[in-house]
Amino acid sequence: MATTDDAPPSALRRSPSWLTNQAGIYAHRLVNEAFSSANARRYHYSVLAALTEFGPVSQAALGRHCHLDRSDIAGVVGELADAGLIAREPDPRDQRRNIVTITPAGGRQLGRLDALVSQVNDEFLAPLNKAERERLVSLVGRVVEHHAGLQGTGWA
Amino acid sequence: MATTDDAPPSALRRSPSWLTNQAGIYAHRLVNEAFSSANARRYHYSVLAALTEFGPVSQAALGRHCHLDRSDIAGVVGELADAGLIAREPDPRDQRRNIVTITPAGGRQLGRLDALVSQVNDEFLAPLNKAERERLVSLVGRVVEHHAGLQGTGWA
DNA sequence: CATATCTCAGAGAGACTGAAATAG
DNA sequence: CCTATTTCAGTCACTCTGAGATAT
Repeated sequence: MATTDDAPPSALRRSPSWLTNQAGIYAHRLVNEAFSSANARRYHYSVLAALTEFGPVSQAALGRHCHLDRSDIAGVVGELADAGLIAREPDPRDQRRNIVTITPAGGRQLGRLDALVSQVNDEFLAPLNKAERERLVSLVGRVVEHHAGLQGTGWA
Repeated sequence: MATTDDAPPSALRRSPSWLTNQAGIYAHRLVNEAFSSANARRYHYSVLAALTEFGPVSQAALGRHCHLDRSDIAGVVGELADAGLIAREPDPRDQRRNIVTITPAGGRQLGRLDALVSQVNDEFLAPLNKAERERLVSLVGRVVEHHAGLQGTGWA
C-alpha cells in the first residue's frame, strides 16, 4: 500500500556522511548513464582530464592526481591505450616508469565527456541556484581537500 | 620523486559530482573503520535507526525509508536477526509481509552506533565550522531529497 | 638495503537486476 | 490478471590489499 511518507529516519537525514553518500550515489548513477553512451567509465574521464591539464606523466603521478589506486590506474591505462586514447611509453630517464600521453582521439573523447559531465552536474544540482551550487562546491571541496591532505602531499 | 603538487585537475576539482563522490569515499572509510569495531556495517545502522524511529514495519517499507534495495534488505535483516538485534515475524494482516521489530539488544547496539556516527561526522567535517556544517547538510540534503523524490514517493 | 613503480590476482562491500514463490 | 512482498542467485563497478618483478 505504502501511502506513508517514506522519509528517511532523522538520524540519517541529518547525518552528513549519510547524505554525502546518498548524493554520491545519485551523482554516480547520472554519470554512469551519461558515460555508457560514450563507452566510458568515470576513471577514464579523470585520467584524460589529468593528462590534458598536466601533460605526459607517469602512472603513479596520475594516481596521485586523480586519487586512484596504483592497481586501478594500471587497468584504466590499459583500457585507454587499447582504445587508442592514450599512448604509454617507458620513461628513458627512469626505467621503472611509464610515461602516459593523451592522443588526438583521446582529446576528442575528453571533449565529449566534458560536455556530458557538464550536463550531469547541472542535473545533479538541479534544485540549487547558482550561488548555492558554488557554496556546495566550496564546502565539499574543503572537506575533500582536508582528507586528501591527511594522506598525501596535499593540494591547494 | 613526486615533489609536485599532486593536485587534482581543475576539471575534477570543480565538478560537483566528482567532489561529492570523493567526499563520499572519505565518509565511507571513516564509517567502516568505526563500525568494524562494533561488528556492524552501514546498512545495519540505517535499518536499526529506521526501526527505532518508525516502529515495527515491513521489509519493503524499511527499504523505502532507507533507500535500500529489496534484495539487500533481505540480507541485512537476516544478519541482524541472526545477531538477535531484530525480530522478524509474518504480518497476520498481510501474509506476504515480514514485520520487523527492534529488540532491546538492537536498541543498545543502535546507541553504540549512534555515538560512533557522531564521532565520524565530526571527523568528516573537521575543516568546517558549525554554521558551515549546517549549510552543507542543508544543501546536500536538498540534492538528496530532490533525487529521491524523482523515483519514489518523496520525503519532506 | 630501502624505496618507488608497474602489474596482476583477488577480496569485500556496495548498488543493482531478474526471476521465482507466495499472497493480496 | 495484475500487483506487492520476500528471497535467492548473480552481475558489475568500485575501492583497496598483497605480492612479485624491476629499477633507482
